[in-house]
Amino acid sequence: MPSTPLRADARRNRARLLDAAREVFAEAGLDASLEEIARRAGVRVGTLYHHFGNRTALVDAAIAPRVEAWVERVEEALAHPDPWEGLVEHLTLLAEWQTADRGFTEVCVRTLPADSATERAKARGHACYAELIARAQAAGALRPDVSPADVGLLVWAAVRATEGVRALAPDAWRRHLGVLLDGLRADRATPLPGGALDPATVRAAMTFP
Amino acid sequence: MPSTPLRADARRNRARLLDAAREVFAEAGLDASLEEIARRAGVRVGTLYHHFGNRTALVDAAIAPRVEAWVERVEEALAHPDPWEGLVEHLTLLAEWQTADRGFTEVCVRTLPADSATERAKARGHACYAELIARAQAAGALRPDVSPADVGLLVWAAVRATEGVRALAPDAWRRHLGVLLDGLRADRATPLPGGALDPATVRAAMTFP
DNA sequence: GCGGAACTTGAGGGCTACCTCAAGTAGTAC
DNA sequence: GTACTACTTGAGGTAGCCCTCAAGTTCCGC
Repeated sequence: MPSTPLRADARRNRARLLDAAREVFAEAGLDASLEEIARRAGVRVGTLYHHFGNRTALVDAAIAPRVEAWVERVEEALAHPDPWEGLVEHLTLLAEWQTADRGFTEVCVRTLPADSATERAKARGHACYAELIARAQAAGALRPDVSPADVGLLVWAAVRATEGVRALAPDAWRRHLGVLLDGLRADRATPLPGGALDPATVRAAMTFP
Repeated sequence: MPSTPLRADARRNRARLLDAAREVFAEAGLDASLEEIARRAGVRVGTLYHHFGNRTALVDAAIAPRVEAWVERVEEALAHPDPWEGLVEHLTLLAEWQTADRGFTEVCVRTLPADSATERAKARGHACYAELIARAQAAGALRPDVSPADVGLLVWAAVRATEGVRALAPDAWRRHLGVLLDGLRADRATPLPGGALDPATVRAAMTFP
């Protein structure tokens, strides 16, 4: 894990490793083979470890920018004039991104070390996202008995569920999201059992290796 | 894979292997380590292979009875006087079982060889289950624009989504199922994008190794 | 209580993955 | 153009998994 300005070849290899990592994580998730990433970057695995030290560091470096891009989108969603529309558009975007990138999908429900760039970005995003939910509830559009974690997990579930049929029915997730959104509207709600999932529970449950 | 009447010790070991397999598959899914299963049965892995030949045969022998039990329950659900109530109770049961048994969960969305006991049971169950769905739709309770596969995947998704928080919030799946069921009710459903998932698509997408 | 078949074992070959490190290679600063 | 050293490599140790098979052990019918 060098810190002084990198040599030209090293800089090139580092960039290639990050590109390969993003590709492979997107296809195979965060537990994908590091050997495969090195292979795709045209480099030996020793080089990968020279740059990143361990899997977690590589995941963080590869995924953080993606999470940061997501944070920007949550912020934009908050600016939408209609609270319900803003929420729906954002959840759809989230599902779209998750469909296209398994690494991103997994990072949404797993926790990296607290001092990682990814987790710092997520913390910012979560604050906005909670506001997005609260705003839709305050407007009377979103049922009041769900937490941000509930909604997030539901979207994640719709994506996961349709993963298997993706090759044959690439837009199946849109249907499932449609059913969910109907279930989330305040004007159709029947009372839910138990209490809403709180962030602490969710966080405690989802820590990376 | 012997066929003549088994010797006493062999019968005992076979039973132990099946018990261990059910336990391990329930905890870790159908890709669990066969070495671990042999270990837990107090037997070497060679014995496991002597009895079952390969992983698929063991999965089939271990899981088929569970699927057959499920089929009985679908048949019972069809006898429920209220189509919607019958469906809801059955989906709840299905989710309960999936929560308790990861092997069962996976066998719901993966396909074993067509001549396996498991697949033969599933075929019977699916026929009843499709009728259960159709009946609820005919009664005007279930939205007409979802297929049996859609509903099955949605339930599966609710279970999967809450897997991570199970230790801390064991009943989280009930809330998610609640949201789904609200989304599945026919009254005030908003139209879904795309067409319903058909069984052929789902089957083609989900074939075991 | 013995012979032979049924069963189990232990060892092992092949694979993939993780991660390490001494030794060699090649940018870069001068 | 040389010398320094950051960087890369190749080889390798560990570990887990899959599955096979010859040799040894245990049951069971007679």
